[in-house]
Amino acid sequence: MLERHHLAIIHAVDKHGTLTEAANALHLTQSALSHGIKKLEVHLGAPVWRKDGRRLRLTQAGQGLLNLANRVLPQFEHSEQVIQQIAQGLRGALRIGMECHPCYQWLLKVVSPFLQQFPDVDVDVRQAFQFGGLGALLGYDIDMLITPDPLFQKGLEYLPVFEYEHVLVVPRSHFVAEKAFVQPQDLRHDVLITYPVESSRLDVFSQFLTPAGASVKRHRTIETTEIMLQMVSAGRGVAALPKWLVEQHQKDLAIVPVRLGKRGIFKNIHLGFRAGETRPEYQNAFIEMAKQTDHLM
Amino acid sequence: MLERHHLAIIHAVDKHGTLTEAANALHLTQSALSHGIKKLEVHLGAPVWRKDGRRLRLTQAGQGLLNLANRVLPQFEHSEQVIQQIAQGLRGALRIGMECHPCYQWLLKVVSPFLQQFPDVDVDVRQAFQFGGLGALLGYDIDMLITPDPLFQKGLEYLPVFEYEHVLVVPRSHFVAEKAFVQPQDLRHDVLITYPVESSRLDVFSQFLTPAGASVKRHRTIETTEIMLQMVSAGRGVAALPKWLVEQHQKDLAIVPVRLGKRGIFKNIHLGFRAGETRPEYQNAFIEMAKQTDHLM
DNA sequence: CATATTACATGAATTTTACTCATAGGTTTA
DNA sequence: TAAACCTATGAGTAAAATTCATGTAATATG
Repeated sequence: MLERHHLAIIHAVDKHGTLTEAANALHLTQSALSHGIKKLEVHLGAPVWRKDGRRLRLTQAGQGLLNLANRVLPQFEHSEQVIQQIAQGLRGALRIGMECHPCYQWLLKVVSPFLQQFPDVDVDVRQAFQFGGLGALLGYDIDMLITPDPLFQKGLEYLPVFEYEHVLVVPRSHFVAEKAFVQPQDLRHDVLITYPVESSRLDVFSQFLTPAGASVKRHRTIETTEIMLQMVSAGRGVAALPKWLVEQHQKDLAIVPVRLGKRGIFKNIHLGFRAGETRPEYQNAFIEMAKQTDHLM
Repeated sequence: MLERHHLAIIHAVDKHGTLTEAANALHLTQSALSHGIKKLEVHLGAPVWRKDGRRLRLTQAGQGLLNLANRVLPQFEHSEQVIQQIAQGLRGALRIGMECHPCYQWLLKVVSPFLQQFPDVDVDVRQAFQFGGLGALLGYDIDMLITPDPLFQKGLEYLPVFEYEHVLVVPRSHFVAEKAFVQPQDLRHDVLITYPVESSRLDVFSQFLTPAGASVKRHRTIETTEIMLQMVSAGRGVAALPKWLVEQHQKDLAIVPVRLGKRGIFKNIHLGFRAGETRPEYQNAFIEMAKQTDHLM
């Protein structure tokens, strides 16, 4: 079969003028190239060169092969380079799954320096999964899962990277704004605003209201963090969010963070991976950068 | 080195789904493909596939290779096909050199059916040569020389394909128009029109006037056959041309062909080639078609 | 739920191929 | 006319590709 190797020979002879020099360039003997092309000629049924004095001149068939070589060899080389980069972890795609809405704000702070350091790595963030975050991870739809609630399971491993307090956000005028912490019963006359996910996945319910048998006046959902805070600031309800997120908006909005219960609710953002896999270098770098975001918040 | 063969494997596995089926399609064993790709993976430093159940799924590197395969394999196949056609003489270029002006009219009659029969063969006609027609032939600038005066030489071979009489063309009013043949002295008061080449290459001089020590009133040159005949028709001179060419224009112009000398001058168009070369099929076909043009003239 | 089936991996043996060495036969240059 | 080059080629050898036999794991089957 006509191989890349044959094209490399034809290209080298065209470039260096003689078989002998081409052989040197390819770290082979003149004989090797001569035998190699002879075999190709038998296979093709057409000569590649004709002797002109002591040089070789391409025949029509040979010219065709040289054209092919010029088109195709650079593509081989480029692909090999790209794969080398993939192998070294300098290039690739980092597909990140998110299971926590407010984590998005945190993720942005990790991603932007990461993209600068690894210009050839694509970051792809996904939020909706057919079989849940774990399924996506195990099914190779994503390579990394960002979640505050690690669900330990065979084949997965987690790494905590960022600890924060989950607090209630209230308008500055709210009666709990001055208190050291809020109690479940305090919210009985409030509208609670959350992201649109099942209540079981919301810590305000699972760790605060439900255990105390308390409830709110009304529960409504909003997609985006910014609107949610605007609503709270306007006195239209209260919400539960990471403390650092609230603090970032306190100078612009009339909002106050209040501890949830006497002891507060503390969470940890975890990164989840498939266990026992050799991770590309850039993925390790991402993890390192993620660990260091504490200082930024 | 990453070879076409590797890409063929990756492509076949993508197409057939499993290594085993790909192996069948490639007429190899499953083991051969497995070993082959394993070696490639070591070379690249990156895995091509990852096992998912008992199937193989491409890694990022593998996906890159598949993309390369999809781009590059069709090019290999196309080039191999084209070269096969070149080998079979169905495709190529026929570079024809011309050493005789009126032959062009004859050549057109051969070329047009030839082009129909060999749509993938390019015909390239050249008329001016740095080192003469023979030099062009031996130097591979042309593959075939059309000449009425074969100059036999080592390394060349000729084939006569078309015989014709070289005649004098005179206006219908000329006094020799009625005669059976013209004699050298008859042209003493005439203007002789020829193509612009050395007189030694013109048969009217070398075979008619010069041997008899005769000459014409004036000698002028014209490039194209049609204008030459118009001039003769208008009584502005006489010319020497193939008889069949004159006959083709007799119904439109007031011209008459007259034999040159009692015995006439008979010529033969020859095709010249480099000797001892295996000629492509289409070139042999061209020769056959050239031989059959007698009947068309 | 055990069993048959299907699919890939792997080590060893073998066949095939690629490569080198030595040398011959041309061509060009001094 | 020799010296310097260049390619072609036959024979021997090193290397690679391929097969065979077998292992292991996942999936389908009855």
